[in-house]
Amino acid sequence: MVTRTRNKDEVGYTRPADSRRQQIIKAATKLFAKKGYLKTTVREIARDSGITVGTLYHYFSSKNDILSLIQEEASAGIDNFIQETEEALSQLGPTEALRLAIGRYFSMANESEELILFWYHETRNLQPSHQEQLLQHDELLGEAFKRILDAGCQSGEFKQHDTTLTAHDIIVLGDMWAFRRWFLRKHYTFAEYAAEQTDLILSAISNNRFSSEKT
Amino acid sequence: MVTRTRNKDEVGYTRPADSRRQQIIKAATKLFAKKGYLKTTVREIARDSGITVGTLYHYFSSKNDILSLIQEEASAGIDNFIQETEEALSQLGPTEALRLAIGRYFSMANESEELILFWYHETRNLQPSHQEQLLQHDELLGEAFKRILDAGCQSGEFKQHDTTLTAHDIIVLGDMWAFRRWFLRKHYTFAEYAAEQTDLILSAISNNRFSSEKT
Amino acid sequence: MVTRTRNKDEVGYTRPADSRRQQIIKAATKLFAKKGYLKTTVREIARDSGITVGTLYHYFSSKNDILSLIQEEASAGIDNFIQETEEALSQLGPTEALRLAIGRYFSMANESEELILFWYHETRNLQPSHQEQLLQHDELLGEAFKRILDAGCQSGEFKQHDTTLTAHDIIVLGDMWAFRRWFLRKHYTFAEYAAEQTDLILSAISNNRFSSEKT
Amino acid sequence: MVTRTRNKDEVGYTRPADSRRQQIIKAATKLFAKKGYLKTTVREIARDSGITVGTLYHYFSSKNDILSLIQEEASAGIDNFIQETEEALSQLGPTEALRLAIGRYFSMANESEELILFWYHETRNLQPSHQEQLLQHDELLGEAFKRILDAGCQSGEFKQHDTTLTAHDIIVLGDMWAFRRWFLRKHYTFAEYAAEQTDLILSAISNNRFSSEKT
DNA sequence: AATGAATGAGAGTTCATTCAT
DNA sequence: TATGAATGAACTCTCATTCAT
Repeated sequence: MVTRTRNKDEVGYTRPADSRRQQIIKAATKLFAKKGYLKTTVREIARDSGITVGTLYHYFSSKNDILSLIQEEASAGIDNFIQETEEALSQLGPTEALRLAIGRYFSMANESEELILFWYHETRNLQPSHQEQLLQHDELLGEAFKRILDAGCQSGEFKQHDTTLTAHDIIVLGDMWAFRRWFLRKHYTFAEYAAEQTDLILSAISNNRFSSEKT
Repeated sequence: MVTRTRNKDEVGYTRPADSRRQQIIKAATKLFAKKGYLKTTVREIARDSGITVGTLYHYFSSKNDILSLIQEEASAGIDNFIQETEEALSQLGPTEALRLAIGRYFSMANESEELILFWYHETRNLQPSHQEQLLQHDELLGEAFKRILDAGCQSGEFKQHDTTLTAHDIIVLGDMWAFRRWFLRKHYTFAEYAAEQTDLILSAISNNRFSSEKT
Repeated sequence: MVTRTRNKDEVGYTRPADSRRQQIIKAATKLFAKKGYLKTTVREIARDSGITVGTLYHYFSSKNDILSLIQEEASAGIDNFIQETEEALSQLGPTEALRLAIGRYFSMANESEELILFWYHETRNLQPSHQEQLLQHDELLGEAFKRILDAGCQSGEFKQHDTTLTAHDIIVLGDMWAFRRWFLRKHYTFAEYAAEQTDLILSAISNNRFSSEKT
Repeated sequence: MVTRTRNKDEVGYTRPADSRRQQIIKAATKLFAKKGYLKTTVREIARDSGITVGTLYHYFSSKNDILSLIQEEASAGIDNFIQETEEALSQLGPTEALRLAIGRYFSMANESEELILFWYHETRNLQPSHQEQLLQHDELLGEAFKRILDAGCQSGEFKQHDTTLTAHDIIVLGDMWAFRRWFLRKHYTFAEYAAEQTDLILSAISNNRFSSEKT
């Protein structure tokens, strides 16, 4: 087999350092989600990453640094989510847009359960500046939902209500799938859960006159 | 104010040992809520309780023991809440009963914010048996809300829907006041928050035909 | 029933303080023998004595003080043993005297196993002055055996040999019943053990010519 | 003297980790023998090993672990002793074999006084499984002596007697050099002690008829 | 005499971080 | 780059002793 070193400018190239970092981040995220940041030792992260402690410290300057990077990726993930979602929404009416946005967010919560739990458990252990950053991105997410809701209010599909609050409710009900899994998975599949909650949310904000007129 | 030493048989007498334990519990709860269980040292708990480490260990056999007791009090608090609430509900119709129950639970979340945060952050650090106990009491709470919702469904005031899920949604939206305070308090007083959420919940589950007929 | 306070000078009178001390000593000796001096806590001694820690400190000034008293009683016990034994020996020939002395010492070792173990395990924890005292009494015991052996050598019943060493051998073989009990009790009753060892010792030092002449 | 770094494959190479462990074991054995296991602190062991506490815990998982390793080495030492001694004995008659075996065991007791004291003082602090192991090896040692004694009984050089007991007596008289050194060294050199005890033992078990015939 | 809550020094142990190889 | 032995501060917990009641 011929192996050759990819050129840095080639497409698909990832610097070895980056892949190592990803490898560490992945192991750390799993461990932090399972045992918590403080109970996870650097040795464990190194072991699960297939490297030694010394090597780990070539890629991260401290244990907290790993946490910060997870936070940055999570924040970036939220940004991504917002952007991609807004693109997907452009052609839809408010109700369908909201259904889609909720569906997407809930799916993300389902797939990135570890990140949600991380959010709820480890924010405390981040440095204040990183804490704030995370909160800001969460607000951005809220604002994204709010925009959809406001559009619906304006169009008359949704009744007038406090869209800021509803936006955050939606996020929390998505997160709830992760942090109440011990209970929810006894009763629902993810699809059932998402469907039920979506209906409930729409039921709460839909303008009945409008919808009855439509019906 | 006149203070005097109460006689042991008098009503309201608490054994000194119990008051010491309460004093420690109180300091510990505050610290755990603020810094987390693992980052709180036994010395800090002792200092904030106004005693020394050695004394603390007269009243608790380990740091985890303190956590367990907090959990037990929290569980007992939930039980109390359920019982008292159900008593208060006996004469009310479903809608009013639900309004009252939500109002009471949200108030509790507001007042016992520390316990809610404790719940969301420190469950992990409890021994498995205590973890389970806490989850069980949370399920009981869910069932209590479910009973009200089911009554409303039967009476026709609420539309048919998944009451189990709604019950847990209510709880989570109450807890949310505690764990999203960084955001919510920028926009709402507690009263506003409680009112808005209550309306939203009722809006989601109220039977419109019924309510419009009523109007 | 008529109770009256005994006069201090009456026979059989023990001051209450003394009986308390004996009660503590007894519990402590048992605990020290079982768990060792360092692993035994003052609380345990108090509990097993049926009193509280505070009370214990009325009778002993420190934990080590208890140990010292046990040592003093042990030393006194040895003295007693020596004196009583020498009295019992006055009319006997060397061989019979030795048999009797060995029998008595081994019996004491059997009955006061705890003290023997105490000797072997806890001497280290005594204050130097008490350590020395214990060693001195052990030397006295050796000298007592030596006197019997010397008498036998002089009479010709025992062959010439190093009686100092033999004396200590006898003591050690007695103690051995206590400190090797895990093994010995699988094979011997105390009576068997004592008989076998006595024969072996006599066999080692008896003057054969003499004994064969005698036979 | 020329010192050079040995190659890993060379004979006599010891891994650095092993030498560190040995270094710690050596310091710990000395301290345990001098002050006892419980009074010796991990910090002291580290200091006397020329390392810090943290480093010590790289090589041993707990203080008790050090004790266990000492026990294992002691047990292995006994095994070695037995094997080497039996090899050395193959060509000798019972009396000479016994003399040799006693001489070797007493020498070991003299050189490894610390281990003997360890045996008599610290067995209690070993985990039950390690305790048993130590006792078992001690029984093996007893059986080794018993085999020599039995051979002598069969050949007629030794008189019929309880060889199991004598075997353990020999061991105890060897150990005695260690645990009664406070007394014995005032009167004897090791050589004198070994010679006197050997004669005494042989005197106790030799078959006089046989030996007189021989003479 | 009797109590037992209070003390605080010191124990064993952990672990993020460093650095010579 | 990669290693993993070394560090030492900080943790939880213990317990002989004191002393106000």
